[in-house]
Amino acid sequence: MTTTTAARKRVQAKAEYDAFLAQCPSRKLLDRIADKWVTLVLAALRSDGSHRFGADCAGEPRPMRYSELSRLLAGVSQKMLTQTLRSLERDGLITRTVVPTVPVTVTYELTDLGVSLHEVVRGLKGWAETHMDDVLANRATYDNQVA
Amino acid sequence: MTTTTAARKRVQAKAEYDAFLAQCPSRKLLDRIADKWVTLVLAALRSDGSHRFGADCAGEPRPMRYSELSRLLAGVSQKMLTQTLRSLERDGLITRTVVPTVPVTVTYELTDLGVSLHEVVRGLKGWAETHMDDVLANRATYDNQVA
DNA sequence: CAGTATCCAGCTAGATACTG
DNA sequence: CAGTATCTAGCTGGATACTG
Repeated sequence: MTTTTAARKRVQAKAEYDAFLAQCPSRKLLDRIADKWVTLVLAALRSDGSHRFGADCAGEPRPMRYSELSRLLAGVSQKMLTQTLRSLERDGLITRTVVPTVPVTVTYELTDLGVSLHEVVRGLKGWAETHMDDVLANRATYDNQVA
Repeated sequence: MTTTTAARKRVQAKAEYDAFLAQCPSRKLLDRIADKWVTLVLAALRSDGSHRFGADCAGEPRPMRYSELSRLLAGVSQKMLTQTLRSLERDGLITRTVVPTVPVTVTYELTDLGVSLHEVVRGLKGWAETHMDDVLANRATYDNQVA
C-alpha cells in the first residue's frame, strides 16, 4: 500500500527532525528558508512578472531571467540575488537553465519542491502586506506607553 | 454592510503595500517575520510545551514563561530570546504578563494577530522538518556536479 | 526568575569595479 | 546579459557579568 508507506514515511521524517533542537539540521534549513529574499524570489517565480498587485500565486510556475528578477525585487543587490539563487538551486528548489545565445540567456524556474515551499512562504509576503496597518498601529501604541 | 467594507479594506491593504518594492514598509515587516526565532517562538506558544513531536499547532494558544521558552528553543541566547519577544510584543503579536510573585513570574501569550501569523509560519518549521531529506539529497547531487 | 548591560568576533550585505 | 571578485561598514548574535 503506497499510501500507508508514504504516510508512514512522512511521520518518520517529522519524528526524525525537530527544529526546536539546536543541533538538528532542520534548524539550519529553517534559518535558510525563513529569509526575505528567498520569500521574494519564490514569489517572483510564481508571479506573472507583470508586477500587477495580486499577481503572485498565479497558477503556473514561470521561468524568469536574471534581469527580470533583479527588476522585480526592487533594490536587491547583485550579490544577494545571485547568492539566494545559488542557494535555492543547490537545495533543489529552482533550476537554472543557460541558453547559449549571444549574450547568454539564463532562466530560473521553480521545481516541484520549490513550488511546495512557495505554497508556505507566499503566506508570509501576503501577511506582511495585509497586516501592515495593524502592526503599525500596535507599534505606535507600544512606543507611546513606553515613552 | 460590514462584510463588504471589511473585504474592501483588505483589498485596499493589498494594493497599498507591496513587498516587492524596496521602500515599502511591508518589505521590512517581511524581514522581521521571516525569521528563525520568530517562527520558533510562535510555534512554541502554540505547542503544549511537552515538546512531544507534533506538539506544535495544538488548538489553544498557551501562555508560557520565559524560562520555558528558553528551554524549548534549545540553544537560543538570552539576548536573542528577549529581543525577539520584545519585537513580537511591540508588533502586537504576543502579550507579556507580569505576575508579582517572588521571584517575579512572566508569561507570554499569542494575541489573535499572533495566532494569524502562526498559521502561516508554522508551515515553515514543518516544511523544513518534512523536506530535510530531500534538500540534503539535492545538496549532495549539486556538490558532486560542481566537484 | 527574568531579565539588562557590555564587549566583541564574525558574518552580512551593500557598493564598486571588472568579465566572458 | 549575467554574472564574479573584492573591500568594508555595520549589524548580528554569542559570551559574559551583573541585578531587582
